[in-house]
Amino acid sequence: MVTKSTLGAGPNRDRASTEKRILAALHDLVVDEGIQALGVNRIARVAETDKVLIYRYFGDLEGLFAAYAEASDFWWTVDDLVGGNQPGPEEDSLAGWFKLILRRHAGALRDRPVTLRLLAAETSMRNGLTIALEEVRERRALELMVWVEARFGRDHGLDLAAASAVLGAAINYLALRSTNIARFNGVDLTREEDWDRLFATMDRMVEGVCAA
Amino acid sequence: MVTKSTLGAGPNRDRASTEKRILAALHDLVVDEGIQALGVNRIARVAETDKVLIYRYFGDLEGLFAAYAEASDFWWTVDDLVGGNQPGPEEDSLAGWFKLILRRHAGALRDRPVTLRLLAAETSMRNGLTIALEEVRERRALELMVWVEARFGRDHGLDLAAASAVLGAAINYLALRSTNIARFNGVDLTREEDWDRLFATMDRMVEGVCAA
DNA sequence: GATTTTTGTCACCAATGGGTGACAAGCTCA
DNA sequence: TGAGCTTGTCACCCATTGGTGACAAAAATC
Repeated sequence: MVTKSTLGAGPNRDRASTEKRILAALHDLVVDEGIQALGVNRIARVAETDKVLIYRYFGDLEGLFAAYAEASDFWWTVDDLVGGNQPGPEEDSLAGWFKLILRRHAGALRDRPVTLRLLAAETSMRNGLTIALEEVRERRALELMVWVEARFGRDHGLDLAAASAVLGAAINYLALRSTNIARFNGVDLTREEDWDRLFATMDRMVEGVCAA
Repeated sequence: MVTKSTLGAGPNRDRASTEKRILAALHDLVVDEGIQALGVNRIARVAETDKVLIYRYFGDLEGLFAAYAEASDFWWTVDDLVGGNQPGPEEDSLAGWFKLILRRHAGALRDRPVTLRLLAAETSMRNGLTIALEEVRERRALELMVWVEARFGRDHGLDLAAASAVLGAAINYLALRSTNIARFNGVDLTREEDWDRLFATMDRMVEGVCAA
């Protein structure tokens, strides 16, 4: 007796694979058209299934968002930022690490188109998805500060939270805008050389705040 | 013969006042509910008129947006930033002006709830409204740079465009997030004292980039 | 073999979206 | 008084939204 292939189209009577298809459809929609396009009907159509299964398996749209947020890695971990290659010995200072972390933060962001989409959506709407992501991010940011202070102490004479808020915010905004517009303040956000200018400038800013 | 009051409800057969009501309704909707809620039906309902008049007078929704963008001042002018009180004599330097301009930029932004709403919308969508605003902003930013270079020359040894892009982006993002969330990276964006910390940190960053 | 549970299909609901055609009320000008 | 234009009203159109109830087919359980 030949069991029906679970790869072909049509009903495969397999809840797990249907759920996977639904989550994948949600993902594709976010990547291709952003958060605006998200709706039960569209998701079901892309997943080639029936929307009633979304309600059956995830409760409602918010439930689906929550499941999606849970199952993905939209943000860096502390280890992503401080693991691997480290600054050279002459740069093994708070400032040196700060600069490296900024570059890695920007790299992680610009490598994740979905994250950029969600970050953009967060600025103008709040739902289960954006709230879950905000929580993760705030937690990770605080973990990172703990790591830095464990390594360089707490009396470095600078407002670490404020400094990383400012430069983190700058990177978030620039990465975000680079998906929509090319030029910001005369800087071309699509050219790698222009990002190098931005990093060079941020390096001097880091030195400015680290010089106690 | 008594002419009908144009102030009361009901038809007043006055195109100019109807257009005004429609634009005002659009404005109110943006302020109260953000850009998501914008639609011909809702706008017409709030304006207490018929949506067909929107099509008649503005073409379509995009046309209405364009008219709205044209008629309002969503952004500062160069004079808003560099006019009025100036830095004291000991601070009449590039760095001194830079710091002042950053504060005024942030103030102008945080004083304009509609602008914040539109700025937020720009990160995740593009339509006639957002494109018109982007143009204005980019133009003003360049005018500002021209003003600064006219006053302090071009060989100040710093990447002015990059520096103002970074700090401008930071302020935009922080002001934006303050409308949705309280804490960012451990900083409370609703408290004036925390904004003072941010400004103090940015001051040191400005000194960092200006020290040639 | 019979029953129950799970998976999937389909038809439907009320509300909303952007957009259009028809038409009456009022104004202007001849 | 009559013709023509403008302003406003209303009834539609079709596509889409989030959400539900009914039901057939397949699987698992007894």
